[in-house]
Amino acid sequence: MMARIHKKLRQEILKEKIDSNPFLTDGELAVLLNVSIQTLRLDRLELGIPELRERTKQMAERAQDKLKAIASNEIVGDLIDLELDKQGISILHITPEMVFEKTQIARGHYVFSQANSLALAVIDAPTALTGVANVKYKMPIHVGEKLIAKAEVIRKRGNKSFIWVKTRNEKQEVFRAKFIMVSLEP
Amino acid sequence: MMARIHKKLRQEILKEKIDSNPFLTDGELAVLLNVSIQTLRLDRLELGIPELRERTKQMAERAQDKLKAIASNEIVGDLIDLELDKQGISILHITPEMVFEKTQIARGHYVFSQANSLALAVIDAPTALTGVANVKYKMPIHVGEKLIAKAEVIRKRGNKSFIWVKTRNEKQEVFRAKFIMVSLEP
DNA sequence: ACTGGTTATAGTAGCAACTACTAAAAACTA
DNA sequence: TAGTTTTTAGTAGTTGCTACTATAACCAGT
Repeated sequence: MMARIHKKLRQEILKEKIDSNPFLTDGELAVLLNVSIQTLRLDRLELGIPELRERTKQMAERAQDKLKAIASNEIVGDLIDLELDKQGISILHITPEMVFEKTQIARGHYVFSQANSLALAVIDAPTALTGVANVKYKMPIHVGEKLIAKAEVIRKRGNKSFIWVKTRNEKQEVFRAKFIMVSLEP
Repeated sequence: MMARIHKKLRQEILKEKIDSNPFLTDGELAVLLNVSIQTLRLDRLELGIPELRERTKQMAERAQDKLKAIASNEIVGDLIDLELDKQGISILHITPEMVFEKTQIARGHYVFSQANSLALAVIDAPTALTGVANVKYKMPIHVGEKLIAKAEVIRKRGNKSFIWVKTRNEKQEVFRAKFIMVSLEP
């Protein structure tokens, strides 16, 4: 008989295998771990790992949701109030994907994106673009914080709109931006 | 007998149904379309639509790849040259996800993100953050363009770095940014 | 050395969601 | 009315399982 490794260790390896390639059948896994298919299924049962088809389905569903969430980034943040050509408010929740791993501080471009998207949303032009942006980051923003961005249209002149955006977390102002948006319409 | 719709039309509907919910079995689809399961399978065969399990698997695989691509967004754009504390160059390819559907013009925050990420990469500080950014969009950027961003460290003073980023497509300068990056280190 | 408990393997029945195939009924069409 | 297309019925076989029963192997303690 081959040297048999302990159940516990084997189950650890099983977890890793499935993690690195979730598309392996019980049969394939059994060969990899050098056990019978029954043993393998027992292991899977004990670890609460669903069968291949169920795993595949879960992956498909979850990934779809995630992609949908990302695709809905038309406006970064949730628009919760909007008066066209006047003002608008959006909320952005800082998730772990948005921060630097080391410091857990938000990458600047997410905060910018929220403000920029909001600035674009408040002006009532189908073909507007950002022309100029002056931004200031006042405080580091941490994971878990909820950022509330408030945009105000200050002035309109020809095809240009001047917009201020102020972003705060629960406590204070953390970011500030001034945009000049340009409408390209004929 | 129930009013039977034409094969062609039915197959169109079938496509739509599967598109809107790929997790329907042949049995469920047959009921929805009011035909026998054999007919439904014939239709699926003619349309080259794989069975539920195969569809699920394909979705899982593709979505996984897509998510992986998105997760590697640590630096937006590909860093192709870097001299710490001096200069750096990155390239960003404008994909259909990055543009406004209507105009096919790039959303401003992607261009900003490329420049901002690059500015961060060139300064040799593990805990640097964006302090101030002044940016100017000079030309509309279209889908398919390759943006080459070039960052230069202009000055360092205390924990502050002053960085210029100029972004051009194949023909001309399309974007320009001035960043003040702040290092938080003790 | 024997007993008991854990661990591993073998094997059967059954299921879902199919493919692949044959055959016949129904509907439409020239 | 004959011929063709479309639809339905039914059978056999496949994959990747679950659920269950039964037996074998191993390991440890007394």
